[in-house]
Amino acid sequence: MAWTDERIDQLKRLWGQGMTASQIAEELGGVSRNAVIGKAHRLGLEARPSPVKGGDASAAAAAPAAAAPAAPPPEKPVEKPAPVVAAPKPVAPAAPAPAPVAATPAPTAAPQPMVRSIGPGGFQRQAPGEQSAPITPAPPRRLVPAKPSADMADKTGLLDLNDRICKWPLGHPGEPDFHFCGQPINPGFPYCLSHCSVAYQAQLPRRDRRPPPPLPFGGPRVR
DNA sequence: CCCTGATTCGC
DNA sequence: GCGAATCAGG
Repeated sequence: MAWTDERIDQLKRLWGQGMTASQIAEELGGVSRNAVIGKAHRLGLEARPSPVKGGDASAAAAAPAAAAPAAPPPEKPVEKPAPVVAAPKPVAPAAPAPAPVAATPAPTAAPQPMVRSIGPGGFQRQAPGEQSAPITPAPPRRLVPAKPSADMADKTGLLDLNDRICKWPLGHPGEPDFHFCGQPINPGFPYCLSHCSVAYQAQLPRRDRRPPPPLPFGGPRVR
């Protein structure tokens, strides 16, 4: 396999994104991990957190000693700043927003799942209409009785749920005032009309959707 | 063992 | 210039 301009460009981009040499080699195909590393060095793409890079002299001592024994190099000029920036490996977000509790299974008309696409490297592209900030999970809280006080008497608790009232949770489980919406449901859905509008978002016409942002790796490859 | 990147050196 | 072999750390 030859290093065409395209492949070199791809190597540069993937290397810059923090892909490991093995991953890049697999993406490119036809080359080994060593080939990728060798090429990256020849291109001057170095400066990646290396396990061996640690100031241990043994690694650097063995080879150079045999390679240039009679030529003690004078003091090197100032080394380059040596950016120790550890390129974060792309990782999929781990905490999906907690779905509202449905104590009774939704009767019919299950909402269609949001369609996502996965880019190379495991990036999970955000779908339109999914742009809201992630909900931070509530910290562990002390458990309290369902209706300990009078001001909870008129709230819809877990035991009050049935298949005719809205099961949209308000607050966080375990909190003293945690309860459910309790409004009459939008027929066919587990939530009332207003909470249905929050839970289910209509697909926008294709022409109205915001195009996905340009991807740093140049987009999906066709293979 | 697996993985990683760095380096060397014959081609 | 290329990359397999090798080294060394996690």
